[in-house]
Amino acid sequence: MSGINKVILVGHLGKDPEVRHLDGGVTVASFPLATSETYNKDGKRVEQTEWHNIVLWRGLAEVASKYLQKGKLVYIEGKLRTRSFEDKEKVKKYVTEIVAENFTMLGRKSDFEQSPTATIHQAPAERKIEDEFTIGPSDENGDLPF
Amino acid sequence: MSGINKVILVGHLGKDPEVRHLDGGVTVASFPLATSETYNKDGKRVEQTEWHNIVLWRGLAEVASKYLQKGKLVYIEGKLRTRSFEDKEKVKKYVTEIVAENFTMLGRKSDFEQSPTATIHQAPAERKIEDEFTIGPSDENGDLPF
Amino acid sequence: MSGINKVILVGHLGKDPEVRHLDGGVTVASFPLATSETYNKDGKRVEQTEWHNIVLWRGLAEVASKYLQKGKLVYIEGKLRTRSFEDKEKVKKYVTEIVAENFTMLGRKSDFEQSPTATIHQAPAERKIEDEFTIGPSDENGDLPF
Amino acid sequence: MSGINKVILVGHLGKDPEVRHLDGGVTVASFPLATSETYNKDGKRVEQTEWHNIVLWRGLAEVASKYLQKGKLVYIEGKLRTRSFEDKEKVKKYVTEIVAENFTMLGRKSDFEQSPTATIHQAPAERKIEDEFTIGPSDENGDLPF
DNA sequence: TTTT
DNA sequence: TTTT
Repeated sequence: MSGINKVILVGHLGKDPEVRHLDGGVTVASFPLATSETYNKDGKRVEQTEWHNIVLWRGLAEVASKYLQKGKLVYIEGKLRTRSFEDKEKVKKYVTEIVAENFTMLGRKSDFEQSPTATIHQAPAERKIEDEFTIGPSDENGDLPF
Repeated sequence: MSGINKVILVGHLGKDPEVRHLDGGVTVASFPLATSETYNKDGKRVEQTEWHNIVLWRGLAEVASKYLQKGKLVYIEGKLRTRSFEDKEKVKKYVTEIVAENFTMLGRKSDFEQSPTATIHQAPAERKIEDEFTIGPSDENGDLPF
Repeated sequence: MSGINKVILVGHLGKDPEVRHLDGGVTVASFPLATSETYNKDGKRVEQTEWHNIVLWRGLAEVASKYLQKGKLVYIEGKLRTRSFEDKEKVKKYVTEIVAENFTMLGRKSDFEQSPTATIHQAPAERKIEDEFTIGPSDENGDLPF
Repeated sequence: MSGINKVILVGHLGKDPEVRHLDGGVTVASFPLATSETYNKDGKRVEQTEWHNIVLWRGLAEVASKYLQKGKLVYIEGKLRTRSFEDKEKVKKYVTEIVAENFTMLGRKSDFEQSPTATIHQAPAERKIEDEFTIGPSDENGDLPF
């Protein structure tokens, strides 16, 4: 039976999206997203920031690379995926990413003046499971995509 | 400004919850949760399973250890948290976990015969950010909690 | 700027889906869904059930009518939509519905023996806003679809 | 068995929160929230706005009345509840509301300068089901709270 | 009108 | 390591 694997984030991009074109012409974009939480500790206001690795595929990657930039506030919906790779020293490592399924730009209108205002969805024909595509450090130079 | 960091999962426990009592009497429970996705690839039905590291604190940990077992179907709501630790060889590693905020047991009644049927929430006074508590491999014996 | 309008439900169908074919060949299905919450009141276990009006369009309606029946446990994701209509006495009324965007069958396998096990999504080309289609009492016979 | 009844909204307040104090000193706040969706229809950009009736109880109502105003952008999490009431003519009517469980203010920092930046949760002891409290038109003057 |  |  099927399960549910859903992530909902609202946060700011830590960097501009990094776009890559895989063999076969598939586009992948990725960027770090920060979600901050503020709480009181001994009467003081403390902020804790969590960083998330966001990955977008194909059309969604192209829209993201066009409209999202470092610092923008964005709503992202996607699913968790943990994948393994070998680093430069051939050590097996794991990274957990959020594979985006759709996103919506939030924040001041001026931030997105030439941009679409709708929620951007993963295009339909593109909704396959992406695991055949091995992106990441092991393919290229051992650096994390984030 | 605050962000949103929310995870929603429906899946089966891969193992019984593992319960630990930290110094100071704080209870932590953890277990792996599988969410399966089925899709068609070249006309064949393929199943892909994603494994998630679930962590529960205090009262929620105690309820989980009492009512959840390997194989059970459960709805879990929580937030993502990536933490670092050093493995036995002093190599810095990262693990992404879902810190549960509430859960609901799903599935056949017989699966939960002596159990409560309500959604179990993290008790209020317990809703602090848990980062002061360094659980995990480096503290104790080098094993991942998962 | 765009907003977010998302509903996540896990519950049981109160009736079999009711299927209608609109002019133009568009299929619409609808059914009531019950979500139950259990809580303690003065030491007694009390159950409170909320009923939701679920609406599905086109391909999603067809899949639902094929695989969902009264009593089944289902995960539904969709959006809220409130629409007005006139009842038999020409009184303007409002009804709030959940327009489903995808669903996943949960529960025992035997419940879904000949059914697909994947999450069912609204097909892509079908992802338009449905407000041109005025279904409901005023069109036909004054009965609520629920 | 318990179900799930969850709503996630990001939108703008249509009015300032309206605060009421029930007998017994319980505070209730309510306001309309707009979520907009933009889509293409025959090559033209069309915006469709959905209005939601938000209700907040006790401490959450008090925080909302203090920090939220007409026009602000807010993330709201809650559950659906449909209740009936009699209007001035003693006609039974239904209204579906979102009972907020927590909210987070989004948007420009200047919008919330003297405000907390954390997600505001329904305080724990307050997490009861609210159906003993009959708020709404029938109690007072026949007007919808929205 | 569901389910436990 | 789950489940169907």
